[in-house]
Amino acid sequence: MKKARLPGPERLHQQVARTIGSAILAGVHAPGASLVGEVEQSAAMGVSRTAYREAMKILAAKGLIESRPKAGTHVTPRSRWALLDPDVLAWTFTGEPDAAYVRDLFELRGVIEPAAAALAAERRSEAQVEAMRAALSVMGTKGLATEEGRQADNDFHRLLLEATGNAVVVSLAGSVGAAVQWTTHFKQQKQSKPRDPLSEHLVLCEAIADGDPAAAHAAMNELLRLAFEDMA
Amino acid sequence: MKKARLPGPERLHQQVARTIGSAILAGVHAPGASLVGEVEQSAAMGVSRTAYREAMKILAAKGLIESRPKAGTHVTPRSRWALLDPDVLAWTFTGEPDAAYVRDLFELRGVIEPAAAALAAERRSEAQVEAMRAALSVMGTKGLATEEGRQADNDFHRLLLEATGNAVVVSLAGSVGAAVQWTTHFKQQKQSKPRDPLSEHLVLCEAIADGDPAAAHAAMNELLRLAFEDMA
DNA sequence: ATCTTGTATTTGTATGAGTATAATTGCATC
DNA sequence: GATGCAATTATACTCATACAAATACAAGAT
Repeated sequence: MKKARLPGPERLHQQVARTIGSAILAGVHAPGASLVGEVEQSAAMGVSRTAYREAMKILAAKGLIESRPKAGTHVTPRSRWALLDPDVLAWTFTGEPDAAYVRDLFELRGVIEPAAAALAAERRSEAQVEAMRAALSVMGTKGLATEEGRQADNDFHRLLLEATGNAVVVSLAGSVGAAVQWTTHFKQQKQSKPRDPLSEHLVLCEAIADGDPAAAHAAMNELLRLAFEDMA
Repeated sequence: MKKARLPGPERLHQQVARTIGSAILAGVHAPGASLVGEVEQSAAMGVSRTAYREAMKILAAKGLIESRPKAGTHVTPRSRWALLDPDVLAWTFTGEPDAAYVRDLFELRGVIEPAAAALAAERRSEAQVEAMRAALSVMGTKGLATEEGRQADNDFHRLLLEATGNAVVVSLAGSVGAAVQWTTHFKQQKQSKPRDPLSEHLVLCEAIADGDPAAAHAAMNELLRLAFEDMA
């Protein structure tokens, strides 16, 4: 078996970016707040200016901060933050995720994914339909309790997105899906009734196989509604 | 009046990031391609290793590349790229934008913005309705030929998004809108018939004022359809 | 064959010096 | 008194160099 190839330990500049990024997202540093003074800030964290500055570049690239000579470094208004960036999402969920934010996320998912299902119904190839059916088959036999089953679930959704033929939708829905998984991961501890979501998936898959956009749209809506019910 | 506060000249690490980022998006460096050798690469561009590394951190933050000791720096598969990041968008449109990409972008816009209009119809406050009407009033009197008129147009769309009360949608639709403006900016040179889009805007605005989500959805769809027709 | 161990290569971190930018201040002018 | 202009100065930016850490790869042992 091939080695797992997991990325090694977090680099120092990544640690710094995560620490400060999390603080910003948690509201410790509100928009407009000042992080002036590279030397002091880096010294306070016990890291070199190099590592600190590289962390700042990461945060700036994600729109969280802005730096200018003489003016210093400041937290940007929330509207500029890349809220769907994978790292930003992870940092958001290191603290208590804002309830309003989670609601917004599910709302967006409710817009994107049904539309994606409709697109997939229009454009999917036969090979893609077969691959999706195969994934559901695995999901059915193994169940969601096993790692293999969950992998098959992921595969199904990834295949569906790829079938849209829209690279932007793939990128976006991927982020949203990851975000939703973060949220469910939190709530999953309290959850004790593993209702089997296979039937909704089958309905959705067949709607896409039939090339019926409206049915696919409705089926995905239903799937999301049931998933949301399971959480609440 | 407050000073314009335009960001000064591009910093060196930003220049490097833009150069290499554009090259990646243009396909010069395909996914999997190797940018191994910080010292050689930075020397080849005539910049210090510091500036080069900070540029790499920016590109990595946007998902374009990945670095590991000994393995080197490589371009990541396209599915990981933050295609809706403002900088990535700008870099995309420095070269000839891929036709398929533009199509995907408009498709996504056609999904997001009508949904946003529907949400706005449900949640807008009276003050927001007034502000939107005021913007359309300015847009009507000044026309889209003037800077003031275009600013009012932007204000209207921004107000609409804010009225959704969904921070994620605001962030996302903002990116998509910016992207679409990039594309139109290109084609605007050939365009000689400045059809006045005011009437569609008024219909949309009143649907939102009435609190009618379905009507708002339809009105936005119509607005986008007409805008698209103007381009083609 | 499989595992361990070493080694070389590449990125990561640290430090100190010097440069460039722009907010601020003070001054002159209207 | 307000406005425009020049000097000041705080801050981030760039550079050069040295060293540390990680890890892919190969050689050797089991």
